[in-house]
Amino acid sequence: MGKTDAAGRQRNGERKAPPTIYDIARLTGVSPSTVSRALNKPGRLNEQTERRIRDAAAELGYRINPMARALPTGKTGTLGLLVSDITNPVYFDLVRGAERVASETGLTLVFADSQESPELERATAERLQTSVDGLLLVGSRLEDPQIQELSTVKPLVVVNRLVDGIPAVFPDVRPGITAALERLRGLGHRRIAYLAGPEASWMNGMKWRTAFDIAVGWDMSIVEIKSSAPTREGGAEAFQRVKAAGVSAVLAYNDLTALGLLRECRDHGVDVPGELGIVGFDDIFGADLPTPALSTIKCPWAAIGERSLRRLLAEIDGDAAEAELVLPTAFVDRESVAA
Amino acid sequence: MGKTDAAGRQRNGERKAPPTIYDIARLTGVSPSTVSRALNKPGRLNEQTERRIRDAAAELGYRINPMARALPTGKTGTLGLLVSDITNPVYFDLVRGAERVASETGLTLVFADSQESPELERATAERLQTSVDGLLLVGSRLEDPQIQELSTVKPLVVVNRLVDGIPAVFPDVRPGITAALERLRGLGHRRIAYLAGPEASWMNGMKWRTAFDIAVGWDMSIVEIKSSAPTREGGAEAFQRVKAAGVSAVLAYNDLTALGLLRECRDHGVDVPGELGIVGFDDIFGADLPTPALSTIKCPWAAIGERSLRRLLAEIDGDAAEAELVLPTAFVDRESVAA
DNA sequence: CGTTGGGGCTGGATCGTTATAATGCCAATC
DNA sequence: GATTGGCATTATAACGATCCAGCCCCAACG
Repeated sequence: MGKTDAAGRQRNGERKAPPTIYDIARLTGVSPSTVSRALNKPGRLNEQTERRIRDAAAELGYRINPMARALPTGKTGTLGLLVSDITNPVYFDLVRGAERVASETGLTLVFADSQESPELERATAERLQTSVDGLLLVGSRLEDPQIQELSTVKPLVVVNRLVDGIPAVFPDVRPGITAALERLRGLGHRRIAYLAGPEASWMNGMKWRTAFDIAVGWDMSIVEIKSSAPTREGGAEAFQRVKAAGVSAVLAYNDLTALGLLRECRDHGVDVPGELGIVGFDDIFGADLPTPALSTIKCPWAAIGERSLRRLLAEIDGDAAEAELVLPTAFVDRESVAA
Repeated sequence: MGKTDAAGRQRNGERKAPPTIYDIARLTGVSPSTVSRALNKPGRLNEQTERRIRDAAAELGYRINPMARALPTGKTGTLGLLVSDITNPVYFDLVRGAERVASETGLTLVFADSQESPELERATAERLQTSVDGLLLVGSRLEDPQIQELSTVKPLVVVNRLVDGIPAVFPDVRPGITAALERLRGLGHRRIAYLAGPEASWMNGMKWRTAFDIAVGWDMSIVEIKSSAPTREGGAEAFQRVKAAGVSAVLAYNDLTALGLLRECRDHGVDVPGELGIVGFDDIFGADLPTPALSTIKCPWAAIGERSLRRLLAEIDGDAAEAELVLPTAFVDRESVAA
């Protein structure tokens, strides 16, 4: 016999079938129903019998079959998390926060990525809904009615967005933007730009309106500059337009675009923060890496991930809960704005 | 009627039950079995009937219930991906690659995180196995026998690791390390250090042995320096030990530690690359951000993600395939090593 | 005109679990 | 000693799909 065979590996098809409640029933001499009761209605059974059943279950290494359970109950024990782009570092902390709550409550999380495409997002959401107890839609690019339609089939919570009648969790951008603009103003900036994100993004609109609102209130002028994508490439590509705008500082839709712009400035000999101040959004991994380190508006992503998952849980259980949950942002002053 | 109610949102409990094959059967006047056949054995049915059934299914907006299908078939249509730490940017591309293949083949991917804990990893793997057709174990911290044991219950492939009898996918670190050391040697470095990763990591051992092997062959001295964690903090924390080692260059276990060390050097006025050359591993998002930008050994993570998923698929289908798949690495020369 | 064959469809049985109604049993009550 | 109550347990019917062994009908054949 070869070494590989001796390793104890099972060849295809020889995998052992996992034990079922019938096996436990046979072993302990009770009926399958009793086993089911013993295992998930503790205390509603004779203590000894329950003990015996639990021991047998442990001995056989019994694991409940979630599929089989899902059929009669309709509960799958899994939640779906749909983001627009999995490779966006913003989602790290959000995912981690959601993951923590999920594993804490014994739920499984399924992730999916819509690649910034509304069609794909819809298709994926519908596909996921059949095998999930509820859905977390992060930064959805769908239209409001589509989201409302989705929510008629399974509970759903939107993150970074507000849709009529749907529970929502998102950051309150005002405190962060206020602090950032205050700082910029104190430094003497009077003409600034907002480097925009995707048109379909609700948060993009929110950030723009808030910044506009505050800037105007403080006698600063602010212009909107479009970008092709909310990525480093998108930021780099907007460089010429930023230069042409004749502003002394830029507030970017997110850190990715800010980082792209920052790099482009460096490559073209534009001094940051001397000639141009840059502030990003999110405080993603790596924002502190460049020289100058990126000043940015920090969103509590981990908390948002946790809270939105809990909110979804409440929605699934039909518990009363707030319609909207908004968590504050804060300005993190590093080196990309300065005197 | 209030605006919110008019929005069409269903209140709890009023969610519409999704249509089943029975509904389709009733609508078309055939039996449920026929519907089942029509929908997933195309061509084995009268063409008109099939057409009629498909139309009805479309009209009702029928989606197959994966749970119900999983019971008789034993196939869940989902795959599990278990990583040691979801927040590690290395996994971005890997996840993305795997995700692409999964959605391409209509499979769902479930992610989980073992937080660098072997116990948690085992528990999570066992939990996942009950609801998944196969498992991808990335950078597992388990012992070989444990992994072999897991593979007796469901198909499994390991990534970044080699276990007797288990299909594996991992990068071939030799070309990358060779190129990096060649560069270092050309620059005059003779005493270098390897800044180690977790002891339980197979890749860590692999990298160290390979670097040692090559260095010794080229008359360079190389020492191993431990680190507390494969993170930026771990790298920063090793700074003093690196200084004390009296080496002129460091090869780090991964970019995270390299980045941590690099930042610490900057903060302590140690000139990189002048006084100390640094090369990382992985080429993660952000490696090019600092000044000096990090030179690193690039691993084809996206390809590894794709290939390992395909390999798992082959394993599930019982198709013949290579036991090991190794993909080459390459040195990416940026600014953290130079004359 | 009866038999055969095959295509097209249907009738259960099944997967592993839960929910609900039913049963058996024993002690307490009249 | 028959009735009642209550508890522990069990039998049975779902849940939504798949699978396999038929069944029916019609055409072709002897």
